[in-house]
Amino acid sequence: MKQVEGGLRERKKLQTRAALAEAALRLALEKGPDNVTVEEIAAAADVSVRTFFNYFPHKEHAILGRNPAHLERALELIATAPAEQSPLTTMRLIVHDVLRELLDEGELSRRGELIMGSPSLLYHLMLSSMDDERQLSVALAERIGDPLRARLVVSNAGAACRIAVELHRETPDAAPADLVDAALQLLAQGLDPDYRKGQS
Amino acid sequence: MKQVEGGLRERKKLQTRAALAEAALRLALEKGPDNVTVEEIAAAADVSVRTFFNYFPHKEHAILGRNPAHLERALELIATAPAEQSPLTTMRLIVHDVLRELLDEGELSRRGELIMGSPSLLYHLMLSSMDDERQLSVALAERIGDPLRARLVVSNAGAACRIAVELHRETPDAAPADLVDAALQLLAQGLDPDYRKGQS
DNA sequence: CACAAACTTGCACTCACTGCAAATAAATAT
DNA sequence: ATATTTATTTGCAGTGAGTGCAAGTTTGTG
Repeated sequence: MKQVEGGLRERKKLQTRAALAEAALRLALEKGPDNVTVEEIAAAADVSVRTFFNYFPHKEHAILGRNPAHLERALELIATAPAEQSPLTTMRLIVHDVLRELLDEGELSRRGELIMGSPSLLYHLMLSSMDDERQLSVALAERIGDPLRARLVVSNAGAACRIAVELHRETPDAAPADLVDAALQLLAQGLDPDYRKGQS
Repeated sequence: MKQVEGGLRERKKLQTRAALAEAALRLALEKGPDNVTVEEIAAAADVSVRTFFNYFPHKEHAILGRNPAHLERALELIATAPAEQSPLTTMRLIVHDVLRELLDEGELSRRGELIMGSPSLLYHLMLSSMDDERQLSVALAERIGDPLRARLVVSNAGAACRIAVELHRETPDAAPADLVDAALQLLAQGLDPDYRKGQS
Protein backbone atom coordinates (compact mmCIF):
# COMPACT_ATOMS: atom_id res chain seq x y z
CA MET A 1 0.00 0.00 0.00
CA LYS A 2 1.09 3.49 -0.65
CA GLN A 3 1.96 5.31 2.51
CA VAL A 4 -0.46 8.22 3.02
CA GLU A 5 2.09 10.89 3.78
CA GLY A 6 4.76 10.17 6.33
CA GLY A 7 6.88 7.71 4.37
CA LEU A 8 10.58 7.75 5.07
CA ARG A 9 11.15 8.61 1.45
CA GLU A 10 8.93 11.67 1.62
CA ARG A 11 10.57 12.87 4.77
CA LYS A 12 14.04 12.39 3.41
CA LYS A 13 13.16 14.31 0.30
CA LEU A 14 11.81 17.23 2.26
CA GLN A 15 14.86 17.05 4.47
CA THR A 16 17.26 17.09 1.55
CA ARG A 17 15.40 19.92 -0.09
CA ALA A 18 15.44 21.92 3.12
CA ALA A 19 19.11 21.20 3.71
CA LEU A 20 19.98 22.38 0.21
CA ALA A 21 17.88 25.52 0.47
CA GLU A 22 19.29 26.27 3.89
CA ALA A 23 22.86 25.77 2.79
CA ALA A 24 22.28 27.82 -0.33
CA LEU A 25 20.85 30.74 1.62
CA ARG A 26 23.52 30.60 4.30
CA LEU A 27 26.38 30.48 1.85
CA ALA A 28 24.83 33.20 -0.28
CA LEU A 29 24.56 35.46 2.74
CA GLU A 30 28.10 34.68 3.82
CA LYS A 31 29.93 35.00 0.55
CA GLY A 32 27.57 36.91 -1.69
CA PRO A 33 25.21 35.14 -4.07
CA ASP A 34 27.54 35.27 -7.02
CA ASN A 35 30.46 33.75 -5.20
CA VAL A 36 28.68 30.56 -4.26
CA THR A 37 29.00 27.50 -6.43
CA VAL A 38 26.61 24.61 -6.66
CA GLU A 39 29.47 22.39 -5.67
CA GLU A 40 29.75 24.12 -2.31
CA ILE A 41 26.02 24.02 -1.70
CA ALA A 42 25.84 20.34 -2.50
CA ALA A 43 28.81 19.62 -0.29
CA ALA A 44 27.29 21.56 2.60
CA ALA A 45 24.12 19.51 2.29
CA ASP A 46 26.05 16.27 1.90
CA VAL A 47 24.76 15.32 -1.51
CA SER A 48 26.24 15.19 -4.96
CA VAL A 49 26.12 18.07 -7.37
CA ARG A 50 23.91 16.02 -9.60
CA THR A 51 21.42 15.54 -6.82
CA PHE A 52 21.27 19.26 -6.32
CA PHE A 53 19.97 19.57 -9.84
CA ASN A 54 17.38 16.92 -9.17
CA TYR A 55 15.85 19.29 -6.66
CA PHE A 56 16.42 22.71 -8.19
CA PRO A 57 16.60 23.66 -11.84
CA HIS A 58 18.91 26.56 -11.08
CA LYS A 59 21.27 27.57 -8.38
CA GLU A 60 19.14 30.62 -7.80
CA HIS A 61 16.04 28.57 -7.05
CA ALA A 62 17.76 27.05 -4.09
CA ILE A 63 18.70 30.44 -2.71
CA LEU A 64 15.26 31.82 -3.36
CA GLY A 65 13.92 28.81 -1.55
CA ARG A 66 10.61 29.02 -3.22
CA ASN A 67 8.07 26.67 -1.81
CA PRO A 68 6.10 24.82 -4.49
CA ALA A 69 3.33 24.32 -1.95
CA HIS A 70 2.50 28.02 -2.13
CA LEU A 71 1.52 27.86 -5.77
CA GLU A 72 -0.49 24.71 -5.19
CA ARG A 73 -2.40 26.29 -2.35
CA ALA A 74 -2.99 29.41 -4.43
CA LEU A 75 -4.44 27.43 -7.32
CA GLU A 76 -6.52 25.52 -4.83
CA LEU A 77 -7.83 28.77 -3.37
CA ILE A 78 -8.84 30.03 -6.77
CA ALA A 79 -10.56 26.80 -7.70
CA THR A 80 -12.52 26.41 -4.48
CA ALA A 81 -13.42 30.06 -3.93
CA PRO A 82 -17.15 30.72 -3.57
CA ALA A 83 -18.68 32.03 -6.78
CA GLU A 84 -19.60 35.33 -5.26
CA GLN A 85 -16.07 36.11 -4.09
CA SER A 86 -14.55 38.94 -6.10
CA PRO A 87 -11.27 38.18 -7.87
CA LEU A 88 -9.14 40.68 -6.00
CA THR A 89 -10.49 39.34 -2.75
CA THR A 90 -9.29 35.89 -3.71
CA MET A 91 -5.89 37.31 -4.55
CA ARG A 92 -5.75 39.03 -1.21
CA LEU A 93 -6.31 35.74 0.56
CA ILE A 94 -3.55 34.15 -1.47
CA VAL A 95 -1.07 36.93 -0.81
CA HIS A 96 -1.81 36.90 2.89
CA ASP A 97 -1.48 33.14 2.97
CA VAL A 98 1.98 33.27 1.47
CA LEU A 99 3.01 36.32 3.45
CA ARG A 100 2.01 34.71 6.74
CA GLU A 101 4.20 31.74 6.08
CA LEU A 102 7.13 33.82 4.96
CA LEU A 103 6.91 35.96 8.08
CA ASP A 104 6.64 32.87 10.26
CA GLU A 105 9.86 31.59 8.79
CA GLY A 106 11.37 34.94 9.69
CA GLU A 107 13.46 34.85 6.56
CA LEU A 108 11.64 37.52 4.63
CA SER A 109 14.03 40.28 5.50
CA ARG A 110 17.20 38.24 5.26
CA ARG A 111 16.27 36.77 1.93
CA GLY A 112 14.64 39.95 0.67
CA GLU A 113 17.72 41.95 1.35
CA LEU A 114 19.81 39.45 -0.50
CA ILE A 115 17.48 39.20 -3.46
CA MET A 116 17.10 42.94 -3.96
CA GLY A 117 20.84 43.33 -3.95
CA SER A 118 21.50 40.76 -6.62
CA PRO A 119 20.35 41.22 -10.21
CA SER A 120 20.73 37.56 -10.96
CA LEU A 121 18.55 36.55 -8.02
CA LEU A 122 16.02 39.17 -8.88
CA TYR A 123 15.94 37.91 -12.41
CA HIS A 124 15.29 34.35 -11.35
CA LEU A 125 12.68 35.43 -8.85
CA MET A 126 10.86 37.24 -11.60
CA LEU A 127 11.33 34.32 -13.89
CA SER A 128 9.69 31.90 -11.55
CA SER A 129 7.02 34.27 -10.33
CA MET A 130 6.01 35.08 -13.86
CA ASP A 131 5.47 31.42 -14.43
CA ASP A 132 3.35 31.30 -11.31
CA GLU A 133 1.41 34.32 -12.46
CA ARG A 134 0.74 32.69 -15.77
CA GLN A 135 -0.78 29.67 -14.07
CA LEU A 136 -2.78 31.81 -11.68
CA SER A 137 -4.05 33.92 -14.55
CA VAL A 138 -5.25 30.87 -16.42
CA ALA A 139 -7.03 29.55 -13.35
CA LEU A 140 -8.64 32.88 -12.58
CA ALA A 141 -9.63 33.48 -16.18
CA GLU A 142 -11.47 30.19 -16.18
CA ARG A 143 -13.32 31.18 -13.06
CA ILE A 144 -14.38 34.67 -14.05
CA GLY A 145 -14.34 34.31 -17.82
CA ASP A 146 -12.53 37.57 -18.52
CA PRO A 147 -8.91 37.03 -19.57
CA LEU A 148 -7.86 40.67 -19.57
CA ARG A 149 -9.29 41.34 -16.14
CA ALA A 150 -7.92 38.07 -14.80
CA ARG A 151 -4.41 38.85 -15.92
CA LEU A 152 -4.56 42.39 -14.64
CA VAL A 153 -5.81 41.25 -11.27
CA VAL A 154 -3.14 38.60 -10.90
CA SER A 155 -0.37 40.74 -12.27
CA ASN A 156 -1.27 43.73 -10.14
CA ALA A 157 -1.71 41.69 -7.02
CA GLY A 158 1.79 40.42 -7.62
CA ALA A 159 3.06 43.95 -8.12
CA ALA A 160 1.30 45.08 -4.96
CA CYS A 161 2.99 42.27 -3.10
CA ARG A 162 6.45 43.12 -4.37
CA ILE A 163 6.01 46.82 -3.75
CA ALA A 164 4.74 46.19 -0.24
CA VAL A 165 7.80 44.13 0.58
CA GLU A 166 9.98 46.80 -0.97
CA LEU A 167 8.40 49.62 1.02
CA HIS A 168 8.58 47.52 4.15
CA ARG A 169 12.33 47.37 3.70
CA GLU A 170 12.51 51.14 3.58
CA THR A 171 10.14 51.74 6.48
CA PRO A 172 10.11 48.69 8.74
CA ASP A 173 7.42 50.24 10.93
CA ALA A 174 4.79 49.42 8.37
CA ALA A 175 3.71 45.80 8.37
CA PRO A 176 3.87 44.13 4.96
CA ALA A 177 0.33 42.83 5.33
CA ASP A 178 -0.99 46.33 5.90
CA LEU A 179 0.94 47.71 2.97
CA VAL A 180 -0.49 44.99 0.76
CA ASP A 181 -3.99 45.85 1.91
CA ALA A 182 -3.40 49.52 1.24
CA ALA A 183 -2.16 48.76 -2.25
CA LEU A 184 -5.05 46.41 -3.01
CA GLN A 185 -7.50 48.99 -1.73
CA LEU A 186 -6.09 51.49 -4.18
CA LEU A 187 -6.29 48.99 -6.99
CA ALA A 188 -9.81 47.90 -6.17
CA GLN A 189 -11.35 51.30 -5.90
CA GLY A 190 -9.47 52.95 -8.69
CA LEU A 191 -5.85 53.79 -8.89
CA ASP A 192 -6.58 57.07 -10.54
CA PRO A 193 -10.13 58.42 -10.37
CA ASP A 194 -9.17 61.48 -12.41
CA TYR A 195 -7.93 59.43 -15.35
CA ARG A 196 -9.60 60.33 -18.59
CA LYS A 197 -8.72 58.69 -21.83
CA GLY A 198 -8.95 61.80 -23.95
CA GLN A 199 -7.10 64.05 -21.56
CA SER A 200 -3.71 65.40 -22.54
CA MET B 1 44.74 64.18 -34.10
CA LYS B 2 41.71 62.42 -32.89
CA GLN B 3 39.20 61.89 -35.64
CA VAL B 4 35.92 63.64 -34.75
CA GLU B 5 33.56 60.83 -35.70
CA GLY B 6 34.11 59.11 -38.97
CA GLY B 7 37.27 57.15 -38.21
CA LEU B 8 37.59 53.80 -39.83
CA ARG B 9 37.86 52.26 -36.38
CA GLU B 10 34.53 53.75 -35.25
CA ARG B 11 32.77 52.66 -38.38
CA LYS B 12 34.09 49.15 -38.14
CA LYS B 13 32.97 48.88 -34.55
CA LEU B 14 29.45 49.99 -35.35
CA GLN B 15 29.46 47.65 -38.27
CA THR B 16 30.55 44.69 -36.19
CA ARG B 17 28.02 45.49 -33.49
CA ALA B 18 25.24 45.77 -36.05
CA ALA B 19 26.30 42.56 -37.75
CA LEU B 20 26.26 40.71 -34.44
CA ALA B 21 22.87 42.08 -33.42
CA GLU B 22 21.44 41.33 -36.82
CA ALA B 23 22.80 37.81 -36.88
CA ALA B 24 21.57 37.20 -33.35
CA LEU B 25 18.06 38.33 -34.21
CA ARG B 26 17.93 36.44 -37.47
CA LEU B 27 19.17 33.20 -35.98
CA ALA B 28 16.88 33.56 -32.99
CA LEU B 29 13.92 33.95 -35.30
CA GLU B 30 14.99 31.02 -37.42
CA LYS B 31 15.82 28.47 -34.78
CA GLY B 32 14.21 29.75 -31.63
CA PRO B 33 16.12 31.87 -29.13
CA ASP B 34 17.12 28.96 -26.95
CA ASN B 35 18.57 26.94 -29.75
CA VAL B 36 21.06 29.57 -30.85
CA THR B 37 24.60 29.43 -29.58
CA VAL B 38 27.00 32.30 -29.35
CA GLU B 39 29.29 30.31 -31.58
CA GLU B 40 26.77 30.43 -34.41
CA ILE B 41 26.12 34.13 -33.96
CA ALA B 42 29.80 34.93 -33.99
CA ALA B 43 30.34 32.76 -37.04
CA ALA B 44 27.47 34.44 -38.89
CA ALA B 45 29.02 37.84 -38.18
CA ASP B 46 32.48 36.60 -39.12
CA VAL B 47 34.13 37.26 -35.81
CA SER B 48 35.42 35.09 -33.04
CA VAL B 49 33.32 34.03 -30.08
CA ARG B 50 35.57 36.07 -27.87
CA THR B 51 34.84 39.17 -29.88
CA PHE B 52 31.13 38.63 -29.42
CA PHE B 53 31.65 38.98 -25.70
CA ASN B 54 33.61 42.16 -26.24
CA TYR B 55 30.41 43.69 -27.58
CA PHE B 56 27.63 42.06 -25.54
CA PRO B 57 27.71 40.85 -21.96
CA HIS B 58 25.10 38.19 -22.64
CA LYS B 59 23.73 36.40 -25.60
CA GLU B 60 20.33 37.91 -24.88
CA HIS B 61 21.58 41.48 -25.08
CA ALA B 62 22.50 40.96 -28.68
CA ILE B 63 18.99 39.81 -29.47
CA LEU B 64 17.20 42.46 -27.43
CA GLY B 65 18.79 45.68 -28.65
CA ARG B 66 17.08 48.27 -26.46
CA ASN B 67 16.65 51.91 -27.30
CA PRO B 68 17.88 54.22 -24.52
CA ALA B 69 15.96 57.15 -26.02
CA HIS B 70 12.64 55.73 -24.83
CA LEU B 71 13.49 56.12 -21.17
CA GLU B 72 14.77 59.63 -21.70
CA ARG B 73 11.56 60.71 -23.37
CA ALA B 74 9.49 59.07 -20.65
CA LEU B 75 11.31 60.93 -17.89
CA GLU B 76 10.92 64.10 -19.89
CA LEU B 77 7.18 63.51 -20.17
CA ILE B 78 6.84 63.05 -16.43
CA ALA B 79 8.89 66.12 -15.64
CA THR B 80 7.11 68.43 -18.04
CA ALA B 81 3.55 67.20 -17.51
CA PRO B 82 1.07 69.86 -16.44
CA ALA B 83 0.39 69.80 -12.72
CA GLU B 84 -3.25 68.90 -13.16
CA GLN B 85 -2.52 65.83 -15.28
CA SER B 86 -3.34 62.65 -13.39
CA PRO B 87 -0.48 60.14 -13.01
CA LEU B 88 -2.10 57.34 -14.97
CA THR B 89 -2.81 59.76 -17.77
CA THR B 90 0.88 60.58 -17.94
CA MET B 91 1.73 56.92 -18.04
CA ARG B 92 -0.73 56.42 -20.83
CA LEU B 93 1.03 59.05 -22.90
CA ILE B 94 4.36 57.36 -22.25
CA VAL B 95 3.13 53.93 -23.17
CA HIS B 96 1.54 55.20 -26.34
CA ASP B 97 4.70 57.08 -27.23
CA VAL B 98 6.83 53.98 -26.98
CA LEU B 99 4.21 51.79 -28.60
CA ARG B 100 3.92 54.12 -31.58
CA GLU B 101 7.63 53.97 -32.23
CA LEU B 102 7.81 50.22 -31.85
CA LEU B 103 4.97 49.83 -34.32
CA ASP B 104 6.59 52.26 -36.73
CA GLU B 105 9.84 50.38 -36.65
CA GLY B 106 7.95 47.19 -37.24
CA GLU B 107 9.86 45.91 -34.27
CA LEU B 108 6.78 44.80 -32.45
CA SER B 109 6.17 42.14 -35.01
CA ARG B 110 9.77 41.07 -35.45
CA ARG B 111 11.88 41.46 -32.35
CA GLY B 112 8.81 41.98 -30.15
CA GLU B 113 7.14 38.85 -31.35
CA LEU B 114 10.24 36.91 -30.56
CA ILE B 115 10.68 38.44 -27.15
CA MET B 116 7.09 37.98 -26.07
CA GLY B 117 7.15 34.41 -27.26
CA SER B 118 10.22 33.47 -25.32
CA PRO B 119 10.11 33.48 -21.53
CA SER B 120 13.86 33.70 -21.29
CA LEU B 121 14.05 36.78 -23.51
CA LEU B 122 11.05 38.39 -21.89
CA TYR B 123 12.57 38.15 -18.48
CA HIS B 124 15.89 39.43 -19.68
CA LEU B 125 14.04 42.38 -21.11
CA MET B 126 12.20 42.90 -17.85
CA LEU B 127 15.42 42.69 -15.95
CA SER B 128 17.01 45.35 -18.07
CA SER B 129 13.92 47.55 -17.93
CA MET B 130 13.52 47.19 -14.19
CA ASP B 131 15.94 49.99 -13.71
CA ASP B 132 13.77 52.06 -16.03
CA GLU B 133 10.74 51.45 -13.84
CA ARG B 134 12.69 52.43 -10.78
CA GLN B 135 13.65 55.73 -12.35
CA LEU B 136 10.12 56.38 -13.54
CA SER B 137 8.78 55.64 -10.06
CA VAL B 138 11.18 58.07 -8.47
CA ALA B 139 10.30 60.78 -10.97
CA LEU B 140 6.58 60.25 -10.53
CA ALA B 141 6.82 60.06 -6.76
CA GLU B 142 8.50 63.44 -6.74
CA ARG B 143 5.73 64.87 -8.83
CA ILE B 144 2.74 63.51 -6.91
CA GLY B 145 4.35 63.03 -3.50
CA ASP B 146 2.92 59.58 -2.85
CA PRO B 147 5.54 56.82 -3.21
CA LEU B 148 3.15 53.89 -2.88
CA ARG B 149 0.77 55.25 -5.45
CA ALA B 150 3.59 56.27 -7.76
CA ARG B 151 5.09 52.82 -7.76
CA LEU B 152 1.76 51.15 -8.23
CA VAL B 153 0.94 53.38 -11.15
CA VAL B 154 4.27 52.83 -12.88
CA SER B 155 4.38 49.15 -12.15
CA ASN B 156 0.81 48.55 -13.23
CA ALA B 157 1.12 50.65 -16.32
CA GLY B 158 4.07 48.47 -17.25
CA ALA B 159 2.05 45.36 -16.55
CA ALA B 160 -0.85 46.69 -18.60
CA CYS B 161 1.53 47.30 -21.45
CA ARG B 162 2.99 43.81 -21.34
CA ILE B 163 -0.39 42.18 -21.02
CA ALA B 164 -1.79 44.19 -23.90
CA VAL B 165 1.04 43.12 -26.18
CA GLU B 166 0.57 39.56 -24.98
CA LEU B 167 -3.15 39.56 -25.70
CA HIS B 168 -2.50 41.18 -29.03
CA ARG B 169 -0.42 38.19 -29.99
CA GLU B 170 -3.31 35.86 -29.19
CA THR B 171 -5.95 37.95 -30.92
CA PRO B 172 -4.29 40.13 -33.57
CA ASP B 173 -7.62 41.83 -34.36
CA ALA B 174 -7.28 43.94 -31.25
CA ALA B 175 -4.84 46.82 -31.60
CA PRO B 176 -2.24 47.01 -28.83
CA ALA B 177 -3.06 50.64 -28.19
CA ASP B 178 -6.72 49.84 -27.62
CA LEU B 179 -5.89 46.96 -25.32
CA VAL B 180 -3.64 49.23 -23.31
CA ASP B 181 -6.42 51.76 -23.02
CA ALA B 182 -8.87 49.10 -21.91
CA ALA B 183 -6.46 47.89 -19.26
CA LEU B 184 -5.72 51.40 -18.00
CA GLN B 185 -9.42 52.14 -17.88
CA LEU B 186 -9.92 49.14 -15.63
CA LEU B 187 -7.05 50.21 -13.43
CA ALA B 188 -8.18 53.77 -13.20
CA GLN B 189 -11.76 53.18 -12.27
CA GLY B 190 -11.24 50.21 -10.05
CA LEU B 191 -10.12 46.79 -10.96
CA ASP B 192 -12.57 45.20 -8.61
CA PRO B 193 -15.47 47.32 -7.32
CA ASP B 194 -16.75 44.46 -5.18
CA TYR B 195 -13.50 44.10 -3.27
CA ARG B 196 -13.90 44.35 0.47
CA LYS B 197 -11.02 43.97 2.84
CA GLY B 198 -12.88 41.98 5.46
CA GLN B 199 -14.64 39.69 3.02
CA SER B 200 -13.75 36.03 2.97
C1' DC C 1 12.87 -12.16 1.06
C1' DA C 2 12.26 -10.61 -3.57
C1' DC C 3 10.87 -7.37 -6.62
C1' DA C 4 9.64 -2.81 -8.28
C1' DA C 5 9.81 1.94 -7.92
C1' DA C 6 12.12 6.03 -6.55
C1' DC C 7 16.33 8.39 -5.45
C1' DT C 8 21.33 9.21 -5.85
C1' DT C 9 25.44 9.40 -8.09
C1' DG C 10 29.37 9.58 -11.42
C1' DC C 11 30.59 10.55 -15.98
C1' DA C 12 30.79 12.63 -20.16
C1' DC C 13 29.16 16.35 -22.55
C1' DT C 14 27.57 21.21 -24.24
C1' DC C 15 27.43 25.85 -23.58
C1' DA C 16 28.06 30.53 -21.38
C1' DC C 17 31.35 33.44 -19.98
C1' DT C 18 36.16 35.39 -18.21
C1' DG C 19 41.16 36.58 -17.95
C1' DC C 20 45.35 36.81 -20.15
C1' DA C 21 48.74 37.36 -23.52
C1' DA C 22 49.94 37.43 -28.27
C1' DA C 23 48.78 39.03 -32.90
C1' DT C 24 46.88 42.42 -35.80
C1' DA C 25 45.04 46.66 -37.47
C1' DA C 26 44.42 51.63 -37.11
C1' DA C 27 45.76 56.36 -35.52
C1' DT C 28 49.41 59.34 -34.58
C1' DA C 29 54.05 61.22 -34.28
C1' DT C 30 58.47 61.76 -36.53
C1' DA D 1 56.90 56.72 -45.47
C1' DT D 2 58.09 54.72 -41.24
C1' DA D 3 58.15 53.99 -36.50
C1' DT D 4 55.39 54.10 -32.42
C1' DT D 5 51.52 54.01 -29.65
C1' DT D 6 46.94 52.52 -28.97
C1' DA D 7 42.67 49.91 -29.78
C1' DT D 8 40.69 45.65 -31.29
C1' DT D 9 40.68 40.83 -32.29
C1' DT D 10 41.68 36.37 -31.32
C1' DG D 11 43.14 31.84 -29.35
C1' DC D 12 43.64 29.36 -25.36
C1' DA D 13 42.95 27.70 -21.00
C1' DG D 14 39.89 27.49 -17.41
C1' DT D 15 35.54 27.87 -14.26
C1' DG D 16 31.02 26.91 -13.61
C1' DA D 17 26.07 25.96 -14.89
C1' DG D 18 23.16 22.59 -16.41
C1' DT D 19 21.62 17.93 -18.93
C1' DG D 20 21.21 12.99 -20.33
C1' DC D 21 22.30 8.46 -19.38
C1' DA D 22 23.30 4.32 -17.14
C1' DA D 23 24.53 2.09 -13.04
C1' DG D 24 24.20 1.79 -8.08
C1' DT D 25 21.62 2.34 -3.77
C1' DT D 26 17.63 2.88 -0.84
C1' DT D 27 12.87 2.42 0.27
C1' DG D 28 8.11 0.63 -0.25
C1' DT D 29 5.36 -3.46 -1.21
C1' DG D 30 3.65 -8.11 -1.78
